[in-house]
Amino acid sequence: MVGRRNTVGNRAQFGSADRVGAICRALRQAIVERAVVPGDRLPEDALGERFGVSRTIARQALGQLASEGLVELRRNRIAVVATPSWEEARDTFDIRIGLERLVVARLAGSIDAVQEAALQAHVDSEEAAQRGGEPGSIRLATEFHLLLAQMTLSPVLERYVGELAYRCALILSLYSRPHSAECAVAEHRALIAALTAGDVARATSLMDRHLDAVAERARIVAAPPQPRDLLRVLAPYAEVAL
Amino acid sequence: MVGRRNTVGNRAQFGSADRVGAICRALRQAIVERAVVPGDRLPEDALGERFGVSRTIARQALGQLASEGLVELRRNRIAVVATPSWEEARDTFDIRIGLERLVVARLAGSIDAVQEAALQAHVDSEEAAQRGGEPGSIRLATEFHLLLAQMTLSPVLERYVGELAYRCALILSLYSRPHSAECAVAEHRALIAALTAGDVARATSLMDRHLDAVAERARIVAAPPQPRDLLRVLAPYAEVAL
DNA sequence: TGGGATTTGTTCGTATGTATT
DNA sequence: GAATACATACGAACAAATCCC
Repeated sequence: MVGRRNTVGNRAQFGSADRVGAICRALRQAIVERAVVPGDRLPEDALGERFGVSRTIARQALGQLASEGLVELRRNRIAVVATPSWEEARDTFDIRIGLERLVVARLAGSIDAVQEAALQAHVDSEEAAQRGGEPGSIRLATEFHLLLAQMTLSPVLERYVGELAYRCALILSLYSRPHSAECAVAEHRALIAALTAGDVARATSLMDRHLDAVAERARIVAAPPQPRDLLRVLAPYAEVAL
Repeated sequence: MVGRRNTVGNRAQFGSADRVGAICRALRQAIVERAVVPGDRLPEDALGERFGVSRTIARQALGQLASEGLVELRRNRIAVVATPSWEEARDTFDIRIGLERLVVARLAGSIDAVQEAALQAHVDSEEAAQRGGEPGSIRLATEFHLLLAQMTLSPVLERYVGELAYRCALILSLYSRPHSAECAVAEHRALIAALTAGDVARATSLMDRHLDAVAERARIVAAPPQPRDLLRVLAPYAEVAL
């Protein structure tokens, strides 16, 4: 899925054939399917062994994922799946909405029959996955947005929307309850309809509401979900302790 | 300038204290000031020697810059300063305009006195630099947009606008003539005025026109400036040769 | 065309810093 | 609180690819 090509953002990056890219894709998928969750440790050794590569390669993959905001790399410490703060989460969603508006603006009215078929087929598989299980369901819902971004033929937009979409999936796995598994199917279909009809205003509004709904799931379920920052938690007691 | 903090996009990345980041900043500046131009070679050894670091560190810096689209990394080949194609150049400018609209939308009407002073001071130094020389002038013009992005307090927006702004500077050094040195001062001042007045529509329109003007310099001066792709150039003769 | 010099790709050992008993 | 186990940071060295004469 999401076939690659080599433009600005793909990051064939270092050399390493494509082992680095393969590991990145695998980890992205593991994150979006919640096989690993924020805070999980990703030691270079373990990764290397699991994927049959040396630490060097694993390290490069971690570096790349860190640059995408999916992994946190603290000096001399084991890498962990990122745990975005509440503010970062909101920021990510906000900017994502802004960028997806650009996608919609570019796509409305310029979707041909073949593209529409591809989109419908993708939503079909979302629907199937939603019946079946859940892990794949979230991934497919995310990739629907990637598919739209690819159709803009703007490598820059594709890269940024991709980064943000994955990061949003990560955020949902942090701030929303088990299965908010994207009842997005209907919303995706409506969006496709508006896009093929060339109704920019309607498509934009649908996309806005769709993403707001997704964000809302996180926002409502878990308010500021326990940052557990002792310094902050204990601040009110500081005066008393004096 | 452009003081750092550690949020999603900064890429403290691997460990390496901040030597990697320092090299990246230096190279970005060299690129924006046209000390190095598209196509220039950046061998790992030479970089390492120049900055007093080992190849490992230089390599990480190159990887990071590649991810920002400023450097091209081809397998087993010396890294070079990126040479974006004409299509990539247009794409970069287009998306940049979209993102800077988001910046303007967030900033209009929420600029306080201190921020306005900072912006004016920055344009002052642009003005001074424009009189003096040119290299610094382009850098300052670019950093004006970074300053605006920072004021949105959106790390994501700051990162993406930064990437695109530097990439646009690179593009101008590729596709425009020697000194298009941004007569941007007046336009920047007008933008500040509209922002502090809280006139979103006017600020947006000014930003659009400003960036269009910048892009136009490249577009007019050098049409498709000789990609010199032999395969393509010779295509019409293929039939004849049979 | 060939071969030597250059440059990258990768591994691995050592040093240093972090977690844990 | 110290010592041990463990993980990362960095660089030296080797192999393979590329460049250039």
